[in-house]
Amino acid sequence: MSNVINESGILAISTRLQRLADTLRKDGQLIYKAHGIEFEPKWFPVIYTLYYKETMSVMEIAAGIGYTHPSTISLLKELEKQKLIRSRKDKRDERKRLLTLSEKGQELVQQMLPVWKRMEKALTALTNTANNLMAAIEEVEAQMEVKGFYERERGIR
Amino acid sequence: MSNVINESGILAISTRLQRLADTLRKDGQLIYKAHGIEFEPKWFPVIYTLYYKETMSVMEIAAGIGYTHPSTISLLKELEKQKLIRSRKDKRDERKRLLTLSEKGQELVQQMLPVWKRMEKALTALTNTANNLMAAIEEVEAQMEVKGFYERERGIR
DNA sequence: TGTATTTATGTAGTCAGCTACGTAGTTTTA
DNA sequence: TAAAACTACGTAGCTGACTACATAAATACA
Repeated sequence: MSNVINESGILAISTRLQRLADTLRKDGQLIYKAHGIEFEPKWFPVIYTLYYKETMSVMEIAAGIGYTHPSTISLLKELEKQKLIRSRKDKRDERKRLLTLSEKGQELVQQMLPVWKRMEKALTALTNTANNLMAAIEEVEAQMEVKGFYERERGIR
Repeated sequence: MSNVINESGILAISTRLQRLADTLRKDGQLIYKAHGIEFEPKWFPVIYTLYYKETMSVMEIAAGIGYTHPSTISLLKELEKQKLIRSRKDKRDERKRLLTLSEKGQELVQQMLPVWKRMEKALTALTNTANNLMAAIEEVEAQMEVKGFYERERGIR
């Protein structure tokens, strides 16, 4: 498809990563729609986290999903408008707001579990090539923890 | 770092791809700055393409870098404001606008070539793990050409 | 040759993340 | 125990991509 960029190799890697992420997210959207489920791919991290942890504060969720807290707050707002989650003040620390899945949220998760299984299978089939994408991501993240892109460039000869 | 999301595995892959892309792009920004070069990572695809192809129309560039034409146009606007590229009407087809690197653009590329080499080395070191990230991306893109995420999910049992 | 279609470009508005900054509780410490 | 520092949350506005729609030139065809 695209020519010069693919040939330019690794320098355009962030462009290619983003393109891939976009394509997968959009397909995810279509899949939920095809199953008649009103759900946005971007809600997944929060919903999934609350399903496993039950009750968490805003900052805990943000840390758990690896987003900044403002991004998390805007997701939480949407989810509350959809009545998928509920929030209340923490009695012991009035700064904190505690989030839980609502009844409707719980039901939605039950409805989605089999769909997630199917998506998992499809994604696994798609990405389980000679060089496994998930493994590659994890390896690169580990490498970056050791020494990031910036530091590595600085350190060249 | 983040816990539930990394454990949720492949379902959060688009989130993780995007995060990785973001981190690399931001480090790229810092690297240019550290070299005292006024250059944005997002300009790379256009500049690199024009460096190798000399003269191209808007649509040709868009296709070449794999972006939509509106995205490409807004990049071209920025680059023209920076006086890194020049544009003129195609005499033989008045719909087309032909883009080329300006003197300043040419000079900038010359200045950046050694930096790009260093970045390439750093990125290669970062990503050349057991499962090579660039190779994985290419393999997944190839798999998607055969059958996308959506079609695969639809086709399960 | 005029009309319909296609192609190239442009504009407006959306989206999913971000940073910067501000406020209000909580904890620490002099 | 009051001031300082820290933590949790919130708002505003940016960014870099997108889709949808509009317009004008070129081409095809009746």
